[in-house]
Amino acid sequence: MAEKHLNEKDPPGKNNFIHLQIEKDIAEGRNQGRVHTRFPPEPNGYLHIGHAKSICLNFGTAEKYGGKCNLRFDDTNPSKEETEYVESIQEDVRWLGFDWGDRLFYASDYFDKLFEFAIRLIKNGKAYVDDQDAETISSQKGTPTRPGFESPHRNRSIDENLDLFLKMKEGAFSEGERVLRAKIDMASPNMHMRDPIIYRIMKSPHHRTGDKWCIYPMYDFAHGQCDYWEGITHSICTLEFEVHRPLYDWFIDQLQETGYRPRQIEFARLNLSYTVMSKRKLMELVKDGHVNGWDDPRMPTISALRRRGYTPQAIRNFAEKIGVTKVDGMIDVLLLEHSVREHLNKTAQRVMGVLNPLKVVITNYPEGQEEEMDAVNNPEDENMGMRKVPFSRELYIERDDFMEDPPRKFFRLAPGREVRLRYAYFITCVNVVKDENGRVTELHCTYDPASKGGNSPDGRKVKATLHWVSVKHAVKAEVRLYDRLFTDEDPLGHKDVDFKEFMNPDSLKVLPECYIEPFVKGAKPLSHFQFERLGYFNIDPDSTGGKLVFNRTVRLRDTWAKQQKR
RNA sequence: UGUCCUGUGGUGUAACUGGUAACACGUCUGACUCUGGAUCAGAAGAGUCCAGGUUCGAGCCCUGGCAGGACAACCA
Repeated sequence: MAEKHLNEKDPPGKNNFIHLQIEKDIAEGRNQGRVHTRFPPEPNGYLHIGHAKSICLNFGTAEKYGGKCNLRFDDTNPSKEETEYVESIQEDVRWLGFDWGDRLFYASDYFDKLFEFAIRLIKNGKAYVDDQDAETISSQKGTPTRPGFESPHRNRSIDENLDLFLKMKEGAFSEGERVLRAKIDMASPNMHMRDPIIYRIMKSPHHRTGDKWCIYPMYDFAHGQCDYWEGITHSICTLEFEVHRPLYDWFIDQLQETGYRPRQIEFARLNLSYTVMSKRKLMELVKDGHVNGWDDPRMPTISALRRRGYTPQAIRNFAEKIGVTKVDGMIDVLLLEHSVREHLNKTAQRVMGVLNPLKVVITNYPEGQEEEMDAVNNPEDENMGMRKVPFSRELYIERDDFMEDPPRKFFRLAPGREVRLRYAYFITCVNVVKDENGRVTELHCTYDPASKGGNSPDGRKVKATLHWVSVKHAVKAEVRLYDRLFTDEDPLGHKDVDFKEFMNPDSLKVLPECYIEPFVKGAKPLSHFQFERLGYFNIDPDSTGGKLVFNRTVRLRDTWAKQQKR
């Protein structure tokens, strides 16, 4: 029964279609059964959650089959690429928990080889220099439904081509004056096979090769060749490169000398509801100041998710859950949020914090008295132990936890009602103090000394347990609440409306005066906490010695809020 | 008037050489609880884009449609 599966560790259905293909390749002894993948970002922006899917797929696949995965920067366009991005990308991949060992490469490492290969193509009559400008070339290319026609320079002699190409390299021409094209088929039904441009003149300095080159290979002329030279067996990329595959294979045909041959496999990129996932659009949000940088916690970039309080584990679990297919769908952000909650629930230190403080005075609690209450650090993990929480006569509770005139299903504090203060005492609201506008400013309550720790010896039950912070001991903090950046599920899905029209004006709410229990003092930036009953929060790097800043990663599930909505 | 790809509950994924649709998220009940969290138990929700065909039997195979997406950057 189980031997029907190549990999018995996995139940049927656990494998995605790429793994199925790989297992077939291994079974057939293709490439000596090796599995070698690569993650090939262009260093022209920050990585986002969609890249995380690809990173997990590429590195995860290599891990699964005992193979390797290279990190390779696809830096063939010096006008867009920068070292800043090279660094952030490495940081993000490492943070996600993957390791490329000593296999860090750049397409620019291969510029010499690529140039030699181009020369070889020219000598074989498979490439030629075209003198026409971009517009002319494009007009000759035809359309997807109509064939193109040949350039007048298509059949010049090999010697002339060699001479011109060398001159291109030496800088004899200006940008756009000449290009090198592969000589394939101007009538091909596949646009990419209609004599694609493989080298163009660009006089911008390259972030790694400086001004050594003034001609640069195009993506199609670099990618597959780099794969080949690195011994990549499975070149996994997104669906839009599907139509490029015949060209990928054409170049490999020119290169292949042994039985070894890389294979390109395409999968659907990640689309997340209520977010945009294009580097260009994200760049626009950053450049136009709609967000505060690439790592603004509302962004879908990996650096933003990190700052927001997501964990690598949560992101990897998410990538596992969404699977890998060729169906171009849209994943609900709720699944991403579920993934963090799931992980943080198991790992986050619990703490009490009050976001919208309402002062409570325990009128029968001795003035000046203080106690330390025992609190559990994480009910999901006993090993995390206990802590002490200071209690005193004056406390803050959440303003939302009190209603003067509560509806039927509201179990929290109300005049005359008794509730529990978590890990502390039962209290009963006896008096509501208001200002001249009728706004509640303070609550007077009494406590039951016998209920210390949170239970009454007479077995009396209360419906609600509230979180609280002692006024005297509280740490004041700024808390930043985030909501989705867009109000529309598919901001890019409207033809005549710019996606920025759907930006959520309430995506960031800053609460300058929140009170957290003293336990958080001295915690390091990015530390994760659960503020009980509220959600998961982490310390923002904006925090200074004197001022703590928290980000809300995600709320807790809240069935009360859900009921209210109905 | 092209080429290529894709169509399974609301969403995502699964169903091995055809064997009678499974899992997760979400939704809704209920139990439990010192977090209206977590946990546990349960429910609703698709008959697999459509139409034919092959077969004892089709989500899987065949034929023909339909729908959606990608491709016309000297971007990747």
